[in-house]
Amino acid sequence: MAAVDLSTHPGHLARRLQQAHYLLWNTMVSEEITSPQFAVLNTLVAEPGLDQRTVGERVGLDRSTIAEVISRLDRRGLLDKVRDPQDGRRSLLRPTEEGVRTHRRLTVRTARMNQVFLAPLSADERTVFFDLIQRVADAAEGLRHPAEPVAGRR
Amino acid sequence: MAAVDLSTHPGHLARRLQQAHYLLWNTMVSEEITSPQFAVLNTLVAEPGLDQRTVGERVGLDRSTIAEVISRLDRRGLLDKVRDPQDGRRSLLRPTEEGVRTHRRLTVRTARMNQVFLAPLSADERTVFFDLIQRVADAAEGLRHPAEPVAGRR
DNA sequence: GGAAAATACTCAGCGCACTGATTATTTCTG
DNA sequence: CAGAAATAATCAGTGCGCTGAGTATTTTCC
Repeated sequence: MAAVDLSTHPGHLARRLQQAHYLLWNTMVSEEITSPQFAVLNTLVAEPGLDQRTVGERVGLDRSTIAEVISRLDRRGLLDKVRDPQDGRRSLLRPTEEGVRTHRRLTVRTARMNQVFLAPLSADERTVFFDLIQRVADAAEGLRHPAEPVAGRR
Repeated sequence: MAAVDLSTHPGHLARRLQQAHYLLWNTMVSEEITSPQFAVLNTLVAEPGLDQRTVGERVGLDRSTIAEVISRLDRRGLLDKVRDPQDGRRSLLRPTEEGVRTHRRLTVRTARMNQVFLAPLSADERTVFFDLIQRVADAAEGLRHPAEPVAGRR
């Protein structure tokens, strides 16, 4: 008694959605490279030479998590990590040859997987699906980063 | 070059959504009890005496994860765990007094948090949001559990 | 130019999530 | 009834994700 219906709880649905995706990724894309690892690789293919913090910002991972993901990609030889000679605090990252190849290979599989994952939705529904999730996620992330310190704000 | 747009990747969006929710939960609901822990507690309030495996099935957690979540709730004294005298393999679970009180308290806060989380969406959009996510998640989970062994199937 | 503040990264610690292997118990079947 | 199969839980191992504390380096400002 007094229990709630979890199917109206967005957090619970988000978790289930993410788990379902995780499993599908594992069977259809790769057992080695994870989805967050692919996201990092993807960012570095687009913008080689980014520093670690910026990559984390791009893919939505905090400083600690991005460090671990990168160290795994580094260990597998998929990216190069060098100290910025201009600024000794930064690590500059770029994909290796193999990193680029891996990214290309997984891009194809990922597209296939997305088709299967989104199969239950019509084309119109997919658009709405992306839009709604993105708006909710953006708004919640906005609550976290209280708004960039704009001139004349305190 | 050749990089994809992650904002059209449902897995990436799902992860971001879940992370955003995690942060909001932490600030608005509880720093002690997590969302999965609340889900377990919620299930046990509704159906006290369930075994561990069934609870996991209800909330969508695999055998290993549910074991850890339950051991934490047990350690905090929020549930009782006893061996089923009828079937020595099973652990039967029920919330303690404090578990019920905690659940009641968090139910209120969770409702408030959901309001904030879903604030960017209109009432109609929320309905669609739930429906779309649920359909995608259900379908993907269905791929995993290849369909219950119905009579006359192989 | 040197102390203080800011920035990038690392480290320890906790919790969720999965797989594969192992153990204990029950059920099924010859 | 005994051996085999199924079931519930546990354990070891890997990876994502966060916070708080600590280190190194650069920038800011008196």
